Amino acid sequence: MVENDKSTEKQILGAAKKVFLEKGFDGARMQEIADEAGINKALVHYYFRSKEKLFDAIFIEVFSRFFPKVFGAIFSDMSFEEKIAFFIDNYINLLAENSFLPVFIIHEINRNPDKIVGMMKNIGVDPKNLQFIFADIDKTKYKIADPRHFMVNMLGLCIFPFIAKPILKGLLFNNSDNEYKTFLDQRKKIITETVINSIRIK
Amino acid sequence: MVENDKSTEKQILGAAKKVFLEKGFDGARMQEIADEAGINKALVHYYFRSKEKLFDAIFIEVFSRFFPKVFGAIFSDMSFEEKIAFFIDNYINLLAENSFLPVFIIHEINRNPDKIVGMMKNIGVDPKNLQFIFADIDKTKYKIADPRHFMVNMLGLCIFPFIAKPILKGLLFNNSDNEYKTFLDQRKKIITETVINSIRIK
DNA sequence: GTCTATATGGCGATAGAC
DNA sequence: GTCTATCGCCATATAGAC
Repeated sequence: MVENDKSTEKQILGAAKKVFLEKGFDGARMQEIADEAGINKALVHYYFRSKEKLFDAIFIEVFSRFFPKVFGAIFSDMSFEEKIAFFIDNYINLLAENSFLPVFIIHEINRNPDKIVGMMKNIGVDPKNLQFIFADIDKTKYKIADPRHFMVNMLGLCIFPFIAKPILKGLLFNNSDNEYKTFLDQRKKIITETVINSIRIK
Repeated sequence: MVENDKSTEKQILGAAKKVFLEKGFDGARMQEIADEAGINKALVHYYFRSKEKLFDAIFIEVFSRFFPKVFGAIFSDMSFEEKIAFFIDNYINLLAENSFLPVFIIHEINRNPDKIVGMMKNIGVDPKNLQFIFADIDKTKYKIADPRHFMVNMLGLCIFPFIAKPILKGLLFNNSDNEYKTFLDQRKKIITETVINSIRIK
């Protein structure tokens, strides 16, 4: 059954993604992936030969999703302020729906730093594209001394509340998911204002 | 030899800290810890019974170091602006000297969220103390709508460049440690300005 | 392609000599 | 307290029947 082949392979990929995201490479078990996919452990090896190869197969996909897809917005006809607000809003939504994403990526890129550079270039990430974000900026209102700091600021402000989630929830919100969610929503506006403010000419 | 007892235990703790910080709990090996300590694997179990117990022994110490020690500065006679600048400067220095700290903490608190809350309270972390940072603030110049966002902003801006280090180095700095170091130094001023700016009344 | 059974190796932990 | 030797388990990976 050829259709079943594809279906099985995709089911393994889906299961592997879930388990790897939650447990990381070291914590993940091939048995758990097989169970999650509803098949036998040997079949996972039949399709992907090794844990490492299975991991690589999903890492690229997951990584490219984590690495901000601003580039769609960059070439749109939005104003600079709109682009920033659009990115922050969408990115926080994406992370909220994939809450394991940030911790997973951070742990794995630090566990195996060598893998990344080539992977990033394959995906088409190029810091030169940063310039386009600021192409149509109003230079009488804003001055960007260093676009790299601007980007790191924006990403840090977006991502940090997700990687510190257990601390924030336990310390500030009495483990309430609702309060945490509200906090994230508030941040969209706060981050936008903060980064825009940081480059505004006084 | 009683003195040798202490020395051995401390050597194990030092080795365990190094290995756990680099590899995380799942990635760490008791054999590697023993090698690093220059002793036998059985001796590690003799002192700490299990990997889990050894991990717990160092986690508290490492965690309490990661969680910002603002509290010394809070009750000093510095001005609000000086307190913020002081904290950011010292915290970035601390992280620069312990580069594995952020990724390790983030991974472990997400791997085992239940452990944290009690641990934080034991250390004496209390969000109510946040108020003291802003106690002597000049209310004609600044308005802090929500101290929690202020703190998350400041911590996120400080910590993010460390957890994203491999990406930043590979993507922006051609893997140059010097350029990365310079970037971190620049950030001290930038972060201070950004967070102060974000609460300034226009 | 999918399964059961098993090989192979590594790891945490313990026993026991010194 | 410190070591060598080993147990017992679990995880990755493969062999081989269907």
